[in-house]
This record gives sequence, C-alpha cells and structure tokens, in this order.
Amino acid sequence: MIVPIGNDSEDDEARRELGDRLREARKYLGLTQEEVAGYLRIPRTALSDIESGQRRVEAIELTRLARLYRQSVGYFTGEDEMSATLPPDVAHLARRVADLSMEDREELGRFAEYLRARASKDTL
Amino acid sequence: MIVPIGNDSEDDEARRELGDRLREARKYLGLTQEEVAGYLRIPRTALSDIESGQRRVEAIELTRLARLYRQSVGYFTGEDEMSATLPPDVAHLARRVADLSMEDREELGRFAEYLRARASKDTL
DNA sequence: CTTGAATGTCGGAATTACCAACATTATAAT
DNA sequence: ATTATAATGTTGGTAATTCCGACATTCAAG
Repeated sequence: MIVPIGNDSEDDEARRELGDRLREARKYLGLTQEEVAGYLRIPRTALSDIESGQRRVEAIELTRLARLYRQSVGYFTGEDEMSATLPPDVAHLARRVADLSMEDREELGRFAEYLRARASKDTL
Repeated sequence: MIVPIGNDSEDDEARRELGDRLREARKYLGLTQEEVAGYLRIPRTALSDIESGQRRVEAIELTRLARLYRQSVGYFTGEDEMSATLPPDVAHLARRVADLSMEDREELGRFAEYLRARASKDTL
C-alpha cells in the first residue's frame, strides 16, 4: 500500500507558504486584493484569506493567478526544479523513445515500472 | 480595471480537462482510485468526482498528485512550456526513468533499442 | 455467465466559503 | 503628528460544497 502524505498541520503550512508567495507576487505587481479578486471573480475577503493561508485555493484559481502574476504554477506550489527538469542522460533516452509507436511506448513504460518496483519496494 | 477571467462554464470545462489528465495519469501508473485517495487522505468518491470534473481540486492536492504521478503540476493545469519539446507520455516515461539506477537505465535503453528494431522490421 | 474488483451515484450530515458590516492597518499629504 | 483615504483583516450568520455511507453500475478475468 502507498504510504499516505500530509497531515492537517502540514496542510496548514503548505497553505501558508502558497499564500505568502501569492501575496508577494501580487504586491510585486502593485495590484490590490480588490483588483485581483475582481479578476478572479471571488470576494476580496476570500483573497485575503487565501494569502494568509485560511482558505483553500482551487487548482484552476491558482492557474489563473499564475497567468496574471506571470509565473509558473510550479513556482507557487514550491515545485522543485529537479522534478520538472530532466537529467541529461534521461533526456537522451527520451529522444530515442520519441519515435516509438504508442504501443511500444506503453510496453516500455510497463517495463520501466517493473524495474522501478524491483528496485524500490514501497517507497512512495 | 483588470478584465475578469472565467465564467462558470469555462470553469466546468477546465475542471473536466484537469480531471481527464489526472485520470489518465493514474491509470497509466496502474493505480486504483482507492489507492490514490488513501494516499491523499480524501474519500475515494471524492477522487471519482475530481476525475469527472465534479469536485474542485485544491492546489495542494494537485501538488501531491503531481508528485505521485511524477508529472509537473503545470502539465495537469495545461501549462504549455516543456510540453512542446517532449510529448507528454514521453516526458512521463522519462520522469519515471529518472529515479532508476544506472544499470537499470542501461537495461531499459537496450529494451528500447530492441523495440525500435522490432518496429522498423515491419516497415522495411 | 458469474464473480469480485473498480468505479459511479445518491441523500443527508458535516465542513467550508461567501457575504455584509465593521475594525484595523498602511499610506500619503499637510 | 494628525488627518484622510485606501487597503486589508476579522466576525457571525447563511449559502454552498464536501464528506460519508450505502447501494448501483461497469469492468476484467475465469
């Protein structure tokens, strides 16, 4: 079984960090809560709560905020660059995979999954 | 004043697309809704609703799903950047390859070569 | 076809967001 | 420093959404 992630206090902290980044980005652009809230069509007080980590941010809301603030969504979620960037040798393999058929890609994918499972049993 | 974005039906559409991508990623890894929901600590029925676009996805939930599925959050939100360079399924495969050992990568590379050779035999 | 697993769907309970009004803080000008 | 105004924070009641459990349907293998 996959080991669960995130207790309540971890959620709170993640929301605070997200809210901090959103507030910083807004102020950097010199926008008010009212302007941004109007753009998103949500109450201004909701944005206030978001920026202080007291209200959940929907994925779609975050997507639109990222566009407005001209940043990647990954920046706000604290996605580390490594998880989005490919290691060089992996990129090389990916290039050769690119001209395989869909079926072969799937078969290769299953084989990769098998290797992964063989290497680490239960590390998610 | 900033011109608002997103009416209700656009929200629904965006949620459907997000749900589709999440479902596809889960099935690609061969995981069940129950496993993923347990990992996220949300009801299974909630994941069912998410994948059909009937429930909002919190930004934090999406972040963790992206980690579990080994994709960037931007991929699920439809952010187009690196996606243009590599087909999504290839990028997906590459990311899963990334945490294989050196030996396993070589083994996977040989298998890819084998698939390539097998495919070209049919077209020559 | 039958079985068991996986997924979908429903109503009512629990949680969360919204809203309006007011309170506090920040900023700028005099 | 004081005032005026904008910006932001807070609160309580209500509306909306999510959760939960039970059951229905679909899917895959035998």
